[in-house]
Amino acid sequence: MDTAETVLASRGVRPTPQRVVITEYLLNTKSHPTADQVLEAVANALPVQLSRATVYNTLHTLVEAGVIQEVYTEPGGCARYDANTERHHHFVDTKNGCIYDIPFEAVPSLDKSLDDNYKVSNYTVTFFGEPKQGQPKQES
Amino acid sequence: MDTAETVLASRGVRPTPQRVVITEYLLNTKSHPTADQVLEAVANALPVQLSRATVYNTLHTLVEAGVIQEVYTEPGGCARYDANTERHHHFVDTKNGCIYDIPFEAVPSLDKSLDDNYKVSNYTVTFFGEPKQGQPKQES
DNA sequence: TAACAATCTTAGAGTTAGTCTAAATAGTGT
DNA sequence: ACACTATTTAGACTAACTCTAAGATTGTTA
Repeated sequence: MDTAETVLASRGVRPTPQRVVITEYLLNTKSHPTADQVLEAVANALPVQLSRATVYNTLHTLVEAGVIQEVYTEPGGCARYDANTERHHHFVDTKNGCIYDIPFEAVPSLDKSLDDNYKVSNYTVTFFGEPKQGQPKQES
Repeated sequence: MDTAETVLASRGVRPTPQRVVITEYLLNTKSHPTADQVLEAVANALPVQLSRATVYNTLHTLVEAGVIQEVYTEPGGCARYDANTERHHHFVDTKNGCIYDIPFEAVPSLDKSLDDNYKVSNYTVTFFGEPKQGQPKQES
């Protein structure tokens, strides 16, 4: 079991107290928190004030180091952060706006479909519609 | 050839001068302008001041009436508006942010790929990468 | 281990892309 | 013409960041 310190050190990120608590929080939640949610959740785990700027700095550092992923679910919405760094697509429930993660493998590969004219390095698919019965409830 | 007035009238949207010039601009560009670009492009085609609020009101009205589409290309980026309301996908040039329309048929159908768990009514694919040689230059 | 440079954090100001509000104006039906 | 609704406007407001300048902390070198 990797501690936040270990993870940070192994990626060459100096494990300051602020970075450690933020990383710990992200490694231990399955939700996709916003920057503000991270700030709120983590603020009183530190003996000092935690600044908004530090939260953003740290999140960007962690993204660059590959520890977390920045995810946009709602179009036009704010960034969410996810310690699960696997590629995935999204399904938007048009009735209520809920968003479900779709595993990357659930969708046939489109890597080659524009080969004639474009060099594709990445792509994302957003589906719209309604879940059928029995979909697992998932935090957005 | 449909004029902006005709299009608006046929969708039950009262063709005010502000709406007409905005619609004209969008029907005649292949670019995917932001709200601010619409404002800048259209402002001096009117004898009166054009307010930012009116631009947003009009864009929302046009989206609801099905005259244009709201498109989000860059994750976390701002809304862009597209008078091409045919189903299509987008390719984002990661070097310069230019956006190209990808015909719907250029991508294999994904309508059935989530059939087990979801009723999919629509989907869009956004590709990221670089165009190969000889792509037609297109405004972003 | 003292000096100093580099890195990190902070509060708060600034920016962007909108949304909201209240008042003025324009258009519609009778 | 009169009441009523729809539309537009300027500008205040908001959310989600981003930037800045100063101070704190840490690491490095002598």
